[in-house]
Amino acid sequence: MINFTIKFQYGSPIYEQIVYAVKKAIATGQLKAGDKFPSVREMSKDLRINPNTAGKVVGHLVREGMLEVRPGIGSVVSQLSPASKDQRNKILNDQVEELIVESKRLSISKEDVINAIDSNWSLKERKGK
Amino acid sequence: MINFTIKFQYGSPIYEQIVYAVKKAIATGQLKAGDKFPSVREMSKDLRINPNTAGKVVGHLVREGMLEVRPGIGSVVSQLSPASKDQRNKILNDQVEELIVESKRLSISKEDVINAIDSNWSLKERKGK
DNA sequence: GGCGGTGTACTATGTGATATAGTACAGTTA
DNA sequence: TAACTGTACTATATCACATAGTACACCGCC
Repeated sequence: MINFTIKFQYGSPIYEQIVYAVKKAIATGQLKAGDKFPSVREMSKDLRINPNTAGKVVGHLVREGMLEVRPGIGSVVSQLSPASKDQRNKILNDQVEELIVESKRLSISKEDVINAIDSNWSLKERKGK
Repeated sequence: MINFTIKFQYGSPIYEQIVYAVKKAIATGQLKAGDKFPSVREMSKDLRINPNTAGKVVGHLVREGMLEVRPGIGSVVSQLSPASKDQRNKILNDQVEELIVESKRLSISKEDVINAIDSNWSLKERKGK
C-alpha cells in the first residue's frame, strides 16, 4: 500500500516527482524511520508506472540515504542523518541564494520570505492549491 | 561585451545556467534597467555557444519580463516588475516548501535557514568556492 | 540606398535522459 | 517450494538539448 501522496505534473520527470514526494512525506512525518517502503512492483502497479521507473526511485532514495534495502525483503525508511558540510552548504548557500534571487526579481521583501519560512516550517497541508 | 559572469557546470542545460546568471546579475545590481544586453551573435561568440542557444536565452528572458527587444536594435534590461499573485505563490509556497523539505531532511534548524537568508540577502560575493 | 547590426524562424543532425515493455537472477520469507 | 524482494539486463520510442547553417524583416548610420 502506498502511504504518501502524489499528483503528477508536466515539466519534470516522474521519478523525480516521486522522489520529492517521499522526501516531503518524511519531512512531514507521514513516513517515519523504520516504515516499510512500497516494493518496486507494488509501486509500479499502484502508480501505473513502469517497474524500471519505480526501481529508479528506489535507487535514488537509497543513494541519498533515505532508504535502506534488505535484500530479498524490501526497503525501509532509514533514520534521518545529519547533513555533511557539503550538503549543508548546498542548501544554505546555493538553494537560499536561488530563493533570494527569485524574490528580488519579483520585488518580494525579505520579511515576506522569512515570514513564509517561519509559518510554513511545520509543513501543514495548505488549503486550496 | 558580456557584463555578467558565468561558470558552466554539469547537470543543467547551458541556456538555463545563463538565464539564472542574468537573473542574479540583475538582483545584485550588476545589470540595471536600461542596460544594453549582449546580442545573440556576440553572446554566442564570447561564451562559445551556438547562436540558437543564445537566442533561447533571450527568448526566455523576454518571456519572463526581464528583457525588452527593440526590433532591429537589440535588447535592453527592463524595469523590475512587481510579482503577480501566481508568481508570488510559486515562490512563497513551492520554492520555500522545497527549501524546508531539504532542510528538514538534513536536520538543519529553522534558525539556521532564516539566518542564512538574512545574512545573504544583499547577495555579496562569497569568498572561496 | 546600402551596409551592418539586431532578434527570430526555419531545417537538419547528433546525443543523452526519460519512460516504456519484457526477461532474468540472486536473495529471503513463509 | 512458492512467492516475494531489489537489481540488471536488452530493446524501443520520444523528447530536450546543443550544434550547424541559412534566411528574413527590422532599424541606425553613412
